Amino acid sequence: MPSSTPPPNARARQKRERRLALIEAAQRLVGERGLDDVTVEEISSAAGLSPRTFFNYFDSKDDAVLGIQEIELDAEVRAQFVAGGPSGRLMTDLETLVAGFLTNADPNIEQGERAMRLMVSEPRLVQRHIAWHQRVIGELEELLGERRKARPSPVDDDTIGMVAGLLMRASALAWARSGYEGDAVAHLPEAVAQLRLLLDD
Amino acid sequence: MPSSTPPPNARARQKRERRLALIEAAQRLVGERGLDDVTVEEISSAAGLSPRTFFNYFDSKDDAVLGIQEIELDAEVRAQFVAGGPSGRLMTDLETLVAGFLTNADPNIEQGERAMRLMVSEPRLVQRHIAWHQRVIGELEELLGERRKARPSPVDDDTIGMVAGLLMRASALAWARSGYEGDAVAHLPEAVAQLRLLLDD
DNA sequence: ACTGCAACTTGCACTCACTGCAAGAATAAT
DNA sequence: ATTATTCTTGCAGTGAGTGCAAGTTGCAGT
Repeated sequence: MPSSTPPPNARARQKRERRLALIEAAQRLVGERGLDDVTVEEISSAAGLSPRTFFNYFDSKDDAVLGIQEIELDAEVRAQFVAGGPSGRLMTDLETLVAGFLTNADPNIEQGERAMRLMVSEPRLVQRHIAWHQRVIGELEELLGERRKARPSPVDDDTIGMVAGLLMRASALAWARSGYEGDAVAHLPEAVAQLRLLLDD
Repeated sequence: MPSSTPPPNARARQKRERRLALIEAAQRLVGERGLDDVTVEEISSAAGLSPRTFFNYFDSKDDAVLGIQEIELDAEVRAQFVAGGPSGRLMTDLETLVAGFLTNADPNIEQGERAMRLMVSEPRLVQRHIAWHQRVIGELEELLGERRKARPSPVDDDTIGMVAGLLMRASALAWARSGYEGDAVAHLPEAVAQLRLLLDD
């Protein structure tokens, strides 16, 4: 996995280290004192950086606590989905795609777990987490437009996007309920099963 | 309907008028200039109020643009759901409950429509809108706990809550796609149908 | 090693959202 | 009429987030 391989480039390595240091400091301080009683100044100085630099790494304080970053979908998974695959059944392929997003989502599983825990005590973080899903769904909806050419569907993009977002969050919650066994993607099938169960009540 | 009945109380009437004036001003200015180029000071002075008073009415600028308010569920609908009804099938009853929320959601349909339109140009508002759904879902999850006693379900509260949120948003989007015919609740069955269609692909 | 280049950090000054508080005005209750 | 309540507002403050320009540091080509 690419996350355990430190980049040979000195610049990139430092960037990565500083990023992790900021997340670590943010999570620790917020865990101790609460989201509103920790300033960006404190977080950045705990990480040995200036407040101004903090905002070169994250758009907001909340983003740092969650360790939010841009995630890029695996090119192969992407191409396959656009072509109408891999199975040809939309719901199944959507599951594959969501799995693709989830695996690339979090390079550091410990920080991901701490982020999930902090969401329990700080509801604002949940909202930010969901908002971040929105960005992913934005990319997904582009793919849907392309896939439509290969394999049209009577379901509109909005619904598909919302279901994808629901599955991401449901997987994360199932992961938390399990006591953080394995990673979030391992609980995706469970999330799908729950959804089907409800719909077929 | 209670929304068209102005309260006899002078205080309450003024409160209502000022609230609507703030939403109206916020929506107009943001529509003209964009969310980040309008200040709270401008909105409140356009409504003839002080900036400080603005924050007595709304928690944030975004909330004013969306016209967000507390919504209370009809007591009868609530009691029926908790008792395990009205149909006894969870998904069906959930639909009834969501309909109950949607009908009480927006006292002013024109402002609701303008809010939906502004969400297209201002993605941040979408996030806030979804965040507001979260609060409703919070109340819903309390009801689920009680309903469980009368009628247990193998589906966990989180999934049910997320589906309820999805249905609210999907209804709103279907309403928008229809060119704002009727109200949002009229498009709830369509939203459910789309969801089922996807799951049964 | 020298040099020019690009990326990164930082300080500075600034805007503005949002809050607590306390005083004053308007309204309701008695 | 007077007392109590509720609402508005000004004031002073905190802190998030941004643009800019100057400095610093690693990188590439020669």
